[in-house]
Amino acid sequence: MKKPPPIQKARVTLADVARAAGVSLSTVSLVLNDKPLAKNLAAATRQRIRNIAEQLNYRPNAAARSLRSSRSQLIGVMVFDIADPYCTLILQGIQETLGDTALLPIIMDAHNQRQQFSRYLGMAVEHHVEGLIVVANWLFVDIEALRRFERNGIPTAIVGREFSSPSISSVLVDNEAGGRLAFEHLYKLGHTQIAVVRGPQRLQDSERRWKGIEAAAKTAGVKLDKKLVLQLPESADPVLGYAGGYEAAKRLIASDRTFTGVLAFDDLTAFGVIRGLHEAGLHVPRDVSVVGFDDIPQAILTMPSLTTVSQHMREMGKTAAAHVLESIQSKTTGKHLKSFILLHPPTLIARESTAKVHRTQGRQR
Amino acid sequence: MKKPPPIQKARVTLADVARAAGVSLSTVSLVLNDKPLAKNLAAATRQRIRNIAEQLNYRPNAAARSLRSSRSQLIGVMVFDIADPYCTLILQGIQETLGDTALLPIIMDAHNQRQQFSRYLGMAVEHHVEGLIVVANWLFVDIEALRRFERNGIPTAIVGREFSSPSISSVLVDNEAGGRLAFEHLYKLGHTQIAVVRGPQRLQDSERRWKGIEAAAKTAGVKLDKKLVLQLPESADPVLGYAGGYEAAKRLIASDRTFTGVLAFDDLTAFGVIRGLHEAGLHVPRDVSVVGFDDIPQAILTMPSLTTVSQHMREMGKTAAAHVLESIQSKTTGKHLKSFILLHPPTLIARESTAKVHRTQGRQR
DNA sequence: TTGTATGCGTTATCAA
DNA sequence: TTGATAACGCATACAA
Repeated sequence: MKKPPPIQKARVTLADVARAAGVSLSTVSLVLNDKPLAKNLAAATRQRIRNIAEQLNYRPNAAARSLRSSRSQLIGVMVFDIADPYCTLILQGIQETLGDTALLPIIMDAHNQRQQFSRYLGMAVEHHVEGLIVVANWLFVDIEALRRFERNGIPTAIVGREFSSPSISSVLVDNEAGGRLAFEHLYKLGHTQIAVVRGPQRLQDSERRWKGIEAAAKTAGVKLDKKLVLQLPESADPVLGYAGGYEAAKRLIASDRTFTGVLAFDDLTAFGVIRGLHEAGLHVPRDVSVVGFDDIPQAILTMPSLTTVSQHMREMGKTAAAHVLESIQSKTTGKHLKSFILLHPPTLIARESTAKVHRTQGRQR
Repeated sequence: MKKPPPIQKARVTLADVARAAGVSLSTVSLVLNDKPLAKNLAAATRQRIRNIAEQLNYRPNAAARSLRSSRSQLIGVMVFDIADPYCTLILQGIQETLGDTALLPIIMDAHNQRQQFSRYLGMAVEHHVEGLIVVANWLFVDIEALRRFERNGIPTAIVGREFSSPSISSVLVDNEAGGRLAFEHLYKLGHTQIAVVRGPQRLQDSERRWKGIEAAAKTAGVKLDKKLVLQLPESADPVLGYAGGYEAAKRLIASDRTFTGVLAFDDLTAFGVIRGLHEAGLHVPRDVSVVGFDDIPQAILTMPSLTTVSQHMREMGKTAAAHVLESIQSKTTGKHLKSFILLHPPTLIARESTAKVHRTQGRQR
């Protein structure tokens, strides 16, 4: 008794192409991979093989290729929250660089949970990703798990956080410069009574930005009123910055101090601050100027549009991806790339939420 | 002359574990995969094998597994634009469902380009994804490419677009119901002079929402003024809805018609409309009420916060993922799932951008 | 210039 | 109850 024929025609393989072309398996492999050895073949044969492969709709099996050549053509991209615009801009930068490579980026959303981070990292290992990019400003980075990667010699870059390691590179904004830019912008507009809403303590970013603000204030000879320096609550959720900013504004208003400008930790915080001020009858920027940080896409969509310090996320993504790409390629050529920490220079983007201070402002309230 | 020892210890394999445990390769495989046959082994042996695997930090090689078992543990997720909040919410829903599976979602950003779409789809085929989810409301879906998937029998679901096929399921919002909800909301607030900013013609969504609005207007006995019905320009970029809404507001104001409410195609359009009105000295919602569509996260962050029709994107993502998941599992059990088109019921979320019409409103301008 | 043979790490079948 | 062994599809060293 014979077996029935297969209902569904199985996937076409190299062997199928070879048979159809009347050549051997290895010849087809040579041609389709553009190996130097293929040069020796008659041009006509090469073309014929290509045509047949096309006609049969042949697709190499990535698993087989990966197994044999130990090149998975996969590159892991871990983000702390896929819904965060900060992340998605970096992602776009990464994809732009990886766009015309044969590398397929595997985007994994850790959702700010350590457990998910480790779980996905494990999966990335199983799939033998050739490189890893971690977008991690809010994320609790699982150092131990990353060390495993390091041991495996998988090129890795981190965006948004400094991570000192001989083999892992970091790309992040120069937070201190950003803090300075933000302060100087307000100062140039005549503001001296400036409130600051700092970020959560555990974020490296927070301390650095504050350092920049302090330094710039000192240079300008402005004394920052401690009562006007608040801090967002600790939280693993970036979106809570909005609520935090709102609360901060309420507290600032409740204090007996006068202020004409606010430096917010990030854009979301700034939006919260603006709403809080607005509800108290204070108009932005007429009564109070507000500066954000990041330049997320909606900074341009709100009313007023937001003056902010741009991190150029897309560029940072491109840089990180390019580095990982190079490292992967350098594995073939043999030379070793050194890891680095790159501080990306920020830019101040002046929009509608800041304005010149006027004489009556800040006197009474 | 002996070869030097390998600098880097190679990846630990099943064979390594077997050797260390003093059992055969297949025994280890049985145990680690929890196969029924493993039940026959002494519990102690099983535990010992597990411990050793753990100790050696053994990770199965996904490529080898995929090659042998033709199960890649990969599921492709194609989105039209990773930076679009509409997408990211759906993604979160998908991940929520896939979260505790062994399936690794491969997120691919087509960036609204047909070419990228096809390219990524090809890569997905090469990597033998077990299922595919396409998030596609703006995207030009490459029908032909999807047909290939269909032929390969890979379970597929589309979110945000209707796609009739015997084997591909669709999950999308009930646009017509949404249009009705939006109109009825304004009508209940006393508005009868209502402007409509329709979406690009080529989007299915646009026509359906308009149908819903028309139907609801008819039921209410309201005649919609054709001069107050505008349309966004054709475009492949959702973010341009903002500019489009802004222009639309200008044109509405330039017309000689009076209106007290605007139904915008989506939230971004609504934001643009609000800005346009604002610049013309019209206050939202005091002078004009504006309704959006989608309920993207920033709808709650703006001033005024946006009244909108919620699509419940997260839920739709969960539904689509669950369906693909079931289809994949049903391949093992043998039974075949029927494809379906699911219209998700929308909800109206009333916020600050709409208010009751008052007597003096809409009379003069 | 083209073909043959081997092995990558698994899973699964069969034999013991 | 456990152990050999044969594929899976591809790349490549080597043979012809």
